[in-house]
Amino acid sequence: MNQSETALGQVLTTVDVVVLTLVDGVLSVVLVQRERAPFAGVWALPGGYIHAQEDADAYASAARVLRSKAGIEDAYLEQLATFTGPARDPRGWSVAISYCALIPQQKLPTHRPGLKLVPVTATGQLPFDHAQILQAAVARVRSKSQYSSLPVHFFGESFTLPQLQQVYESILGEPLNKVSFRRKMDELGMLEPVPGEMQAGGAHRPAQLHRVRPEFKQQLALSARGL
Amino acid sequence: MNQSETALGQVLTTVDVVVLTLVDGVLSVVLVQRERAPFAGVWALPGGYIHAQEDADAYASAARVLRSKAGIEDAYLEQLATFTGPARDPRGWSVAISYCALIPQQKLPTHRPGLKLVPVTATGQLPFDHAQILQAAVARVRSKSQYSSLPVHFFGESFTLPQLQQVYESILGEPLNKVSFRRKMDELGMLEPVPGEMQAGGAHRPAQLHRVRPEFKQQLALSARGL
DNA sequence: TTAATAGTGTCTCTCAGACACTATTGG
DNA sequence: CCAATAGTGTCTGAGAGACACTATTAA
Repeated sequence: MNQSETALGQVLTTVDVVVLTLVDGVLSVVLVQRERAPFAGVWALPGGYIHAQEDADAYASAARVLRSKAGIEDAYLEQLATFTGPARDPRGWSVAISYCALIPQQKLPTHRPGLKLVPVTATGQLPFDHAQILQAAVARVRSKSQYSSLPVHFFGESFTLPQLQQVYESILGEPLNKVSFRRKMDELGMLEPVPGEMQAGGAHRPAQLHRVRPEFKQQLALSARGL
Repeated sequence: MNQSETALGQVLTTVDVVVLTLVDGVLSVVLVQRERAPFAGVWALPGGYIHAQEDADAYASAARVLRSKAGIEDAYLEQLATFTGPARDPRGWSVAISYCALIPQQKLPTHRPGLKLVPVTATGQLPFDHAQILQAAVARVRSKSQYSSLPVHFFGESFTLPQLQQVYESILGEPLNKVSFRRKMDELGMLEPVPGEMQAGGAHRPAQLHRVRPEFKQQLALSARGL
């Protein structure tokens, strides 16, 4: 091993985060306005350099980027994929470790300048290869929604089963059978009713509030192939 | 943007490849003996620095590492996950983009010094976080084998359905129903019979050889969540 | 009482697995 | 013919979806 050999491994190393949430049942992504070159002023996925001095790993980098560039705390975060090459960033050969974040809309900062929420199908042009990263994130969420309770992360502490079903239908883009849906959720065994109830709309029977069982809260992050 | 900001993104950037194959029905991994520090002489996953000057992307880096460190060409390669942090490599904060390769045993170089094939359950101690990377690769192959034809990459050009079923059973660790298995393979529509046949064992009816339909050969790499 | 949605019991149809049968080879 | 494995037709039980019914609220 020598200096020049060591230098071979030195490329730009960044994280990019696809923050997804539901706005009136529409899957939407958080974009931030870039403060610096390249693409200063352009709307893009929140991203930034890895800070080797302060980050425990790339997951921590992603969490820090979310906090500092978008004011988002406590999102569910999962590694997505890593995008690389000489062309994706004009500064040179780069590595972008991408993360996917799911968060309820209420947890997003309201009216933060330089932050906006747009439907994933209406982002317009995105810089770098962010369109590709976004596409991968949406595909991943759709895919995992078919066999896991991933979408519960779009909610806060509690939610009703009809609400949850609407979210699944919105993500998968097809209506679901009520009986089958509830049977599946029951089999997964991840949810439990909370004593309180829900009224909201009003002129009908209120729905039972549910929450994720504590023992499953972290397991969700580890399950399947998200790392 | 300034120089010190740029330097923040500069960490060690490597690729590690988990090469899996089947040896008499046992899922096994390729280890190579490290030539340099750290861990010189120790058996480890083939890995190396990204060479920004020559690699088109990290996938190309992985293919080059496979060729130069293990003499392996033409393996099926799929990005696995990226492992990061200050502790995994004694040289400092590092990023390891890991890839999973599936290859038939016949395509491996025979008797190459500094290369060995061991069952994934009997690797002994591995340097860096290679044990964790291996574990992720095995979990991924098991998981994808449940709903895709991924295991066809353990074969060369053609194979029989009984052979393929044995491989699935070996990977999943459970016997499969013959009728259901063949029905599933038929539904996936990825295989086609080749005019030739197979006799081998001999004293029984020969099995029809099959191959992957050309139009699915590359699609396999793109399907699902492998990037 | 009515309208509206929550939640459940049950029937049916589909599909995966079990079983048994036929097919084809070597000896 | 026999042994051994390849390959297929069919039955059955479990599970998903369709439907209809009950439950509970506001107006």
